[in-house]
Amino acid sequence: MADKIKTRDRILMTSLDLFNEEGEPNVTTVDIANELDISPGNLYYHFKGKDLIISALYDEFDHRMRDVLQAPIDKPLGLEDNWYYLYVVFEEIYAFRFFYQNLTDLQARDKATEAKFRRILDLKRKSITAIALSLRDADVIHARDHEINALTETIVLTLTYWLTFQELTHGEANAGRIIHTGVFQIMSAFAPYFGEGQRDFFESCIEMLNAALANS
Amino acid sequence: MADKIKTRDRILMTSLDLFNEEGEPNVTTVDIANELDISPGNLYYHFKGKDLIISALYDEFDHRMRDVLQAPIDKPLGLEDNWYYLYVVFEEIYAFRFFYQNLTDLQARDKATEAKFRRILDLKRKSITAIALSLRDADVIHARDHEINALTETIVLTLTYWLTFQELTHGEANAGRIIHTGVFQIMSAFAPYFGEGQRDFFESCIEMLNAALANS
DNA sequence: GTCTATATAGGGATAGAC
DNA sequence: GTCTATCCCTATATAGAC
Repeated sequence: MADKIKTRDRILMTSLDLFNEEGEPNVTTVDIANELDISPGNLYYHFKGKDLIISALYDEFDHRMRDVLQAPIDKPLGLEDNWYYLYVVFEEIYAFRFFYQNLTDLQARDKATEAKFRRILDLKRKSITAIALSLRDADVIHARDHEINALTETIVLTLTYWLTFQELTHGEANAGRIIHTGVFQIMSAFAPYFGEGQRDFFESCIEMLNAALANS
Repeated sequence: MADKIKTRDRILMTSLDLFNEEGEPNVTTVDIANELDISPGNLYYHFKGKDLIISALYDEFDHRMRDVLQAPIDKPLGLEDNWYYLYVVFEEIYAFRFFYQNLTDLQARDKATEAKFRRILDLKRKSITAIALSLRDADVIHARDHEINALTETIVLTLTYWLTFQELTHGEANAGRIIHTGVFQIMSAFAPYFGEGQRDFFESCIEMLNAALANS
């Protein structure tokens, strides 16, 4: 009574997999139907078109991502938790990476999605700024406001394009490893703002992350 | 005797314009022919298909970009020239921005282009590293090797995605302004490594750039 | 080199039976 | 809800005359 997944949801799951693996432009509605062993007609019974599948998937992403991004805005995280938090963000992006690989094009096709994604980007900025400010409040980093603004922009750019950029540079690769290097890259952007007295904290964070990677 | 541009070149120029403005996936061979007031058959006489147009355009980009990126590797630039140099790189990217907006997809379609673009990315890394090292040699910045590596990666990411990211965030916008903020963003990544004694130099560079923008 | 006319294929989408 | 059959459109590509 629990293993009966509705066809509608199976379509969404399978589409997501195919989009992520083959790239959205290279996946047709017939491909999706074939992969599911259902007829194209059946697929169109559930979704009136491919773009409706895409926008349903985007809505799911949007909902989950908003939840994640809201967390450090509502309540500061523990100091070390900030780094783990970046993993969570990257993992959400990875789960819907097809979207990030065709951002410009997918947005041009759907104005509603475009507006929603801009809100996500704004939320990313607020979220990262909140983290930076909490690190400053805790005297972990020393940075003026305009430095925090520039840092935030760099980090949002990294969050948005790191995974795509790595696949571009190195081809298909281990997801855990790409995400790990992304977190490391973002930590490196913070690094020059760490006070001398905080170097130890920084080094211990690096060790912690490397240990976590070894267990993955 | 000088104003007779060959049809082949007119096709390339017009295709580039259309791709940049409408996005490559939204431009058909017929669109290109219409814009040129020639027949689709004529177009196919010069290029056996749309992907051959794309790859001819890519080759032109590749050639120009390699020239630009090679410069600071062969011979260090003057200190202030480093910032102007970033404008030049951004302007080359802007001229072929359609390519950067669909990187993942265009690469998946053409393995030859994929390999070439990876070489461009490598060259970008070498070029930026050379600049960072020359700034360090001149005692303008203080950074250890691993810091320079991370900084380089951030800057290459910024060079690659800044224009796309800005259009995503703000929609169509003044090219000069987007490029200017990109250069500024990259300078901000260098900023925390500037020694205290170099703050004045940094500030004067900012002023210089702002003055240059005002005249554009 | 350039045109007109046309062929082909593939993906998106619907009708109607079961 | 699901299937089969089919239609339609659009983009790519070619043939052959001029």
